[in-house]
Amino acid sequence: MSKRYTITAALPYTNGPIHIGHLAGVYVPADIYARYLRMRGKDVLFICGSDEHGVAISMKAKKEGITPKEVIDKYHNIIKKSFDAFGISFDYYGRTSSDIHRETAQEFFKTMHHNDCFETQTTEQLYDAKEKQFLADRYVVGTCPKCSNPEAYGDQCESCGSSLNATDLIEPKSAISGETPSLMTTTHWYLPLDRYEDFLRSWILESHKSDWKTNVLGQVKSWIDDGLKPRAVTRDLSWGIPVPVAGGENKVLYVWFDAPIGYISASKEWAAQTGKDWRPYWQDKNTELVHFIGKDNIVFHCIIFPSVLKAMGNYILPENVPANEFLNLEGQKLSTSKNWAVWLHEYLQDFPEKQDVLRYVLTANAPETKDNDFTWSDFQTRNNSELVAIFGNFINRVMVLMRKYYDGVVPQPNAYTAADEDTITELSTTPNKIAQLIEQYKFRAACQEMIQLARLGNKYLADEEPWKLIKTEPDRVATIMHTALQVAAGLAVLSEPFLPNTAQKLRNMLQLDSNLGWDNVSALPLVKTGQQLGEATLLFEKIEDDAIATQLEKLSA
RNA sequence: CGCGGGAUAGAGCAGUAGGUAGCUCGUCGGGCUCAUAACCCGAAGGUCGCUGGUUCGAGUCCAGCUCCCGCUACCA
Repeated sequence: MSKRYTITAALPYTNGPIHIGHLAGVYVPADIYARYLRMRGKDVLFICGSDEHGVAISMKAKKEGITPKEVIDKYHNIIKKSFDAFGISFDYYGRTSSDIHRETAQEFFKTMHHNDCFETQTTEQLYDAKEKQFLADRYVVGTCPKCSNPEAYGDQCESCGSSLNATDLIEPKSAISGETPSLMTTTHWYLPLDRYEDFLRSWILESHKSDWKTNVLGQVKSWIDDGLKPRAVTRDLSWGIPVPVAGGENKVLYVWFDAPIGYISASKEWAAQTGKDWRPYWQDKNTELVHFIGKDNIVFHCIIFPSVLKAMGNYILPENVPANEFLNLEGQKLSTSKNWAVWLHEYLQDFPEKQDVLRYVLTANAPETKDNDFTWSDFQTRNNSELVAIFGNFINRVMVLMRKYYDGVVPQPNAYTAADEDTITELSTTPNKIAQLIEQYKFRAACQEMIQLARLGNKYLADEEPWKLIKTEPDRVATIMHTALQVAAGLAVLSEPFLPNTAQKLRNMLQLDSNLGWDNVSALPLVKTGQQLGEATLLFEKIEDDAIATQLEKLSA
């Protein structure tokens, strides 16, 4: 039986649309991984969904004078559309406002409560009497006790960088109403992470010492060495999942408690829809669970959620959490509030049908080991000199020569030369090279290896020069073109995880058998003698300077 | 304050167990002309953030420092 994989991509928070940072850090790598595994015949469940609870959404709703429900519906739809357009191949995209999710999250809470997995603590917190709600640290503003900056936030002073407690602020004010908050006591449920310290230490720092990324291990180690403390899993809010036990009135589950459970509830919804069983994907030890996230989510996916899964007892733990660093835009960090971003829905309007170009650029320059920079100029260069000049041009050369010499009918090859055999050998070893890189989550290198195949094709044509031989040695040209076509077909198959739309176009052009998959690339021929090729179209188009200038203007506006 | 990640040719990035620094783009020179002025070959270009240390020898190990990013802010 083929191996089973559950792949999750971080749930986007539904208080705004998504941008290239999300795509580069999480969704494109996750999609490459999922598509690749499916091509290898694995049993894959690729899950995601909208994260729709939390303070920020209720704030946004209040600010815009609409209901939280209206906020999440609006962005859920925008986000879902963007994912569809970019070919992110989720098996199911759910949302945490669904009934099944509420039931699932409450069931988790009740079970853990029943098994004494929680502690309760009563603390004093700042309360906004006018808005009738407790204030998260971030929503308290006041004067910094250290540097006297009058606009310090309750959690941190951005002027001197000190981290603060909201109760430290001089003359605190509610950021929502401007009223002076008062202290009130409140009781919450806490997950005592300290109980899981030994488990986490041996599971991550020992068992996964060598297969997890250094940024992830480092972060986790730092947390564990620091000593884990109980962490509140409930909040005083109205927008969220009601705490389902006695004393939970007017309280909801903390978003970070319920959000990862969203992966499981989405799996249940998927199962209900497809008539399958969700349990093996979350409870069978032979399933590999992989979480794709950004670096800011490491603690939730490596410490808190695994502790929850462990507490529940019958769930599997992630096999890996290949967190990425961040992507900057033109040298500055992305900022939703400053509108310093490239929004996916806008990109699609400006560059229709060019989803694969963005996928490619974001993969080729993915922030796998450190923060990277996205620039429009790099976007243009990669499109023009890699996708157009290397990949697209190679395919076009093959198609044009084939039409010219053979009316698009694949010729019979004759005796192979050393050059032909070298090329074929190179082609047949490429699937394995790419596979190994993908399995190590090195998508950038894998993508480069794929482009390398197009380079190989270009070099082969340049070296063999069929256009010089067509008059004198037609037999030789038949072999050359037959061989070049195999490289093109290899590209059609191997580019699919990275450039799904392009791969499909190429397959149509070459009239490839739809059954041909990853493992066939090592067993030629992929394109058979006598086969009639389809109509040739350009795979990529040059992007001109003015299109780039328009984007830069848009940013500075 | 502390902790984690990063700092490598003009730009963007790799550097796996310490031993003459690699890749892509760009630049320069040459070849080719089937191809979206595309492709192929070759060359130039780096005191590997700074300062010390260990070593016969360090981008690679150790110490200190500087800068950027992140660390229960819901912006991956």
